[in-house]
Amino acid sequence: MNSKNNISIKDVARVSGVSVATVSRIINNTGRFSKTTQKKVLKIIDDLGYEQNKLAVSLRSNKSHTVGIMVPDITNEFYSAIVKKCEQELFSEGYSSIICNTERSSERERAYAQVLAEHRVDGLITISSNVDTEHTNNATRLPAVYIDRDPHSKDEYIVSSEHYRGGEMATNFLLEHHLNPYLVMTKTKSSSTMERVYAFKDVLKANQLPNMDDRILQLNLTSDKFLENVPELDRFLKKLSKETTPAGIFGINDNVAYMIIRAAQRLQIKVPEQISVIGFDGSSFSEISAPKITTIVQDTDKIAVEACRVLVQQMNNQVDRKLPRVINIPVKLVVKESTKMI
Amino acid sequence: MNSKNNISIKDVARVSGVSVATVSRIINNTGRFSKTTQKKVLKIIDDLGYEQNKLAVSLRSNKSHTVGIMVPDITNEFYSAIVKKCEQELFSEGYSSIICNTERSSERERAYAQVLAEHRVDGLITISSNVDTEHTNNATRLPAVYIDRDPHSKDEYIVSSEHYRGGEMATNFLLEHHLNPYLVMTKTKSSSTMERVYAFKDVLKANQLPNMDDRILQLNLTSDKFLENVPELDRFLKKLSKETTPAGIFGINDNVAYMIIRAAQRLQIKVPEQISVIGFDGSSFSEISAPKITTIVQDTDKIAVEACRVLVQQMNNQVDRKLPRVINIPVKLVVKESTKMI
DNA sequence: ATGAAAGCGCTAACAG
DNA sequence: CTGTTAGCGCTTTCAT
Repeated sequence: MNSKNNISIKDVARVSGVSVATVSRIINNTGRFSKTTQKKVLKIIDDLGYEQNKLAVSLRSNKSHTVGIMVPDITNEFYSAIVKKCEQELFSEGYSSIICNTERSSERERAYAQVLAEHRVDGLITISSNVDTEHTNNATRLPAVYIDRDPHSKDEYIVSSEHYRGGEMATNFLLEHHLNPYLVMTKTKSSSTMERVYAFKDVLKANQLPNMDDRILQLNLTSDKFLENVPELDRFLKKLSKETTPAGIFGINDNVAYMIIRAAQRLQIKVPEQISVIGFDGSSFSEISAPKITTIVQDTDKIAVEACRVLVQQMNNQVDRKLPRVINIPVKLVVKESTKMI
Repeated sequence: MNSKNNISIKDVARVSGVSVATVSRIINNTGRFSKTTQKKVLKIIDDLGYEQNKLAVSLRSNKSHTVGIMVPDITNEFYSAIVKKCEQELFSEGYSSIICNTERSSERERAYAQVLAEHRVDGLITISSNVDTEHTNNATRLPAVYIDRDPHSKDEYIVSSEHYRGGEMATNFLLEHHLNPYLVMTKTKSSSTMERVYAFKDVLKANQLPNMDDRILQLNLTSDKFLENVPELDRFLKKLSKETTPAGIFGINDNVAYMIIRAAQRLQIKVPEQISVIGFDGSSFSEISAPKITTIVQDTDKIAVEACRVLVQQMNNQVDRKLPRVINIPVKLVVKESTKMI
């Protein structure tokens, strides 16, 4: 791996006794050279250890073969799974990824956008950001795709899980198993979370369940603080454990579901015997927990693959006319051990 | 964020009525222009929305302001924490990071090395790889730093946690609390793991503890399979739970420690009342687990910061003469709930 | 089938 | 203080 390799196409040409044009054609296999010279030049390239300077190629061709990936927090397993798959997909298409960890700061996001622009990235994947980019998108529009974003304008490409559908599935699952449905959530404004909540409410309404307001507990903390003990949750669980119809709690995500299970165990409430819990995401918590958590899993691989497909199409200027602006990725109910199967 | 911005320094020069050289000097603030023209040009730059083409700058200056980060698996929280911090540090030094997820495949690693070389990265951070790069390092050596790597040659820069020291700390902790020391590990060849094992053995020897071989259980699985039930481990735990001196088990990493605790709970063995467990890493498992796991935590931030410092020095050709080739980052014992404090 | 030469956007002598 | 110009490494007409 010797970079800063100072030998250029010129050197190859000189040593081979041909012109740079010929060498270039051979490197890019763009035809119009003889087998003989090809073989000769290829050998020289190998001998000299020549490595094409992509910077020059990019400058000349106005294509950097580089894409930017904006991610709120690469330390979050959901995001890192998506980033990983995107990076793989893009690499196999010949693109390198510059990953930008924004820490959910729109300031950092803007700084990164500037750098990516300067590096002349060919495209951009933005995960879970709601920074409005409209105003800056004055001139040529950069091929872009958003993952898990509120639709801001009609012509953004968005790939996202079916959060609403997942919310329905979770709630219906509880009902089908004769569990009295409740929902526990944390503080959030994210649309993906809210969709799940709306679905929960809609299903309850459709089934004419009473006391809607008592069925939703919103904790005054964010999802990453899920290891704390919350008296509010304890009271809630104690109350539910005394009901005649066994309760089924929809934890708005697996962190919350895990939190509920932990709290229940601390309170000597048996899961799923006394209380059932269903989560959302399919994160490692659903596996790590004892009992393992029944959950709605998001297909991070599919999300990544679709996002890359949409992006690559744009970068190649070959967007299918009927390619939808918003692509929804199905979610899947995976039954594990935290729900009582009545 | 309009990339593929077609307006160049030439356009700015033309509109401003000055030469490109002047514009360049102003952009780079390299002096020799008047306040008046500066103000004028800066305004035009802003009006036109000019964005410097780093590709051209890189080509011209033979410096890409880009570094490559090779990581085995960005999905692993230990690695992602390091990558995140590296990326932040490098960004603040003006470098963009191309992150390469190698999946521990030396083939992929080689492919990435090729791409990074072509992109003329200025430096390379390689995490936990043991691919030998000697033979390829024929010509100019690329500034590089390795994180958690066996020393291959004397002139590689390596940053790594004090695994041996951590192993000593864990073992001594068990002894100090009058716990009968045992160690459980998985299949591995990694040097960082082995250092911990050597430390365990050395401390036992120094304390003349008998039955060394019975004290180490090596499970026939890798650390990521830690959710499986292993009969071997169950037998081991049952035996230990019957000893007169309470056992203290050193789980070679937090995954294993978590696995031990789960198995113990399944077998109705109380942790830490009957058996104590100490882990290594300071991963989220140590927090998530109930009881929380006493563990030796690695300082991922410090590792990243030091690695970047070493790399940036190399890239600036200002390596301190007394900068050591191998930098060891201290680890810390954090006592939580999985160890009995006798 | 091959070569000469222009030019991508920029920086850095050098000249004034 | 400012302009002219060569050239970084490469691709791509246009000749031949």
